[in-house]
Amino acid sequence: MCVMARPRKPLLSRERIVTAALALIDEEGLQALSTRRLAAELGVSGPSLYNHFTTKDEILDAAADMVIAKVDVSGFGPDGDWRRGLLEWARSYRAALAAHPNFVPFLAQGPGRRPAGLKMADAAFGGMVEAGWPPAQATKVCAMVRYFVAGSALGSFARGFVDDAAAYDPADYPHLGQAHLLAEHQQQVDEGAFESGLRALVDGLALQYQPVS
Amino acid sequence: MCVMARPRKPLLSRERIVTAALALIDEEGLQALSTRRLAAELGVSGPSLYNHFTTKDEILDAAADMVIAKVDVSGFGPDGDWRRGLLEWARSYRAALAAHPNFVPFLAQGPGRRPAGLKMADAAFGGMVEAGWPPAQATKVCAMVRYFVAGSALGSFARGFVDDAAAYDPADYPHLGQAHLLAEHQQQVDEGAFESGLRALVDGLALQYQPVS
DNA sequence: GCCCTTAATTATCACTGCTAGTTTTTCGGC
DNA sequence: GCCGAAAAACTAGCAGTGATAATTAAGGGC
Repeated sequence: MCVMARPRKPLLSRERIVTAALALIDEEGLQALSTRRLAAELGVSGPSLYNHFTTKDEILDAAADMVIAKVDVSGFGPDGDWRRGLLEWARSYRAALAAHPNFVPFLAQGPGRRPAGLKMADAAFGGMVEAGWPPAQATKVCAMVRYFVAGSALGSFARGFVDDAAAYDPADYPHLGQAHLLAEHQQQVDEGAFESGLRALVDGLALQYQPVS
Repeated sequence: MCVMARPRKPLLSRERIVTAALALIDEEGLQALSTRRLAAELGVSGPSLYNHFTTKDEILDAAADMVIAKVDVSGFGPDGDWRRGLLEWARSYRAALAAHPNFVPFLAQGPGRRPAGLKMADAAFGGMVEAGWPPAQATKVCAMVRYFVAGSALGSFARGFVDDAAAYDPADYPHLGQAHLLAEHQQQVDEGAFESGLRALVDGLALQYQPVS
């Protein structure tokens, strides 16, 4: 009878699946992304996804690569200005992750074999080496930028504190009297902390800079 | 018959549950922690846990508090040496998280209402304020330390790259020729990056320091 | 026209967090 | 000492999870 078999035009494509997955993660969180839920969002029944991806993780990997592909590494120009390269990379990197905060715990697990992640690492590491940083130091600098960016995007510092004055008994926490206000200024606090932390990091690195060539 | 009802001595306690949960997370990862699995590890059947905790998340919260309670904030002494306080806090904080890497994605989500987390925040923030940092700046400094520590503990930078030379085609990634060696030097790279990043951060912050009193 | 591949389906498996209801033991109040 | 309440274990079960198997129909290559 009218049993649904292969349709005239494919209902799904890798791209459609990945886009929908990212949207679902953004709107309802990582844990809301189940294969059935995602399939329903695409007007399709659960296991159909497995015709396009062999695993749910493969969908997440593809979505992660899409996010990382947006990071701009053009700041590492041929002029060898590593400070500018680092600053622009870090800001763009953070912006890309912060656009999908619910996805950061997954994104922060490293590039693995994802091409966009590797391309970004290649550009940043290469830019630092060409600016005169010894490779071992350049590796560490890339690592610390990732630490800082991932940490800042992973979870809002400000939203880590509950918005409830009663939670901060002055007898227990004498200095947290204003902590319940943090949530209101979440963006200011988090972006301000990132920006001045990044500047401090780069300023401090300048003191360690001993070019090799 | 011999149906198992309330035993002479309680088989479980909040502490036993939390300890076992943390051990299971350490050994097999966050996703291996299911209520049934944890219960089995404790020689008990699934729902028994709910006599001691109302939710799985509550177990995780308790485990998180246990981890954070180990962080040493005594570096913020009465002498007002904020650099020493910051350095010692950050190192101890990172050591506490890095001891349970599988648990970091959960730990990094902020203190919430967990007492140990709030106590740590209180000590660090209070220490900075008493050293002369304006409260708004002190907040941001605490935030950036958390970013850096959480990011560095969240996932090894070095292990983010697969240990397989074939994954790094020089045509695609001209500078990653040595990347497959990173995994071997994981600890060196990650700890070295943390330590020199922390020093850079503190050095850079010293340039921003404008005490109020 | 045949046939293999593709892309959808339904049914199902083992597992998840959690609730309900049952049973037995312990403990506090009189 | 007795009695009822609370505590702490159990089994059964629900809705939902990732994933597989088997089925079915459309499409493309020869």
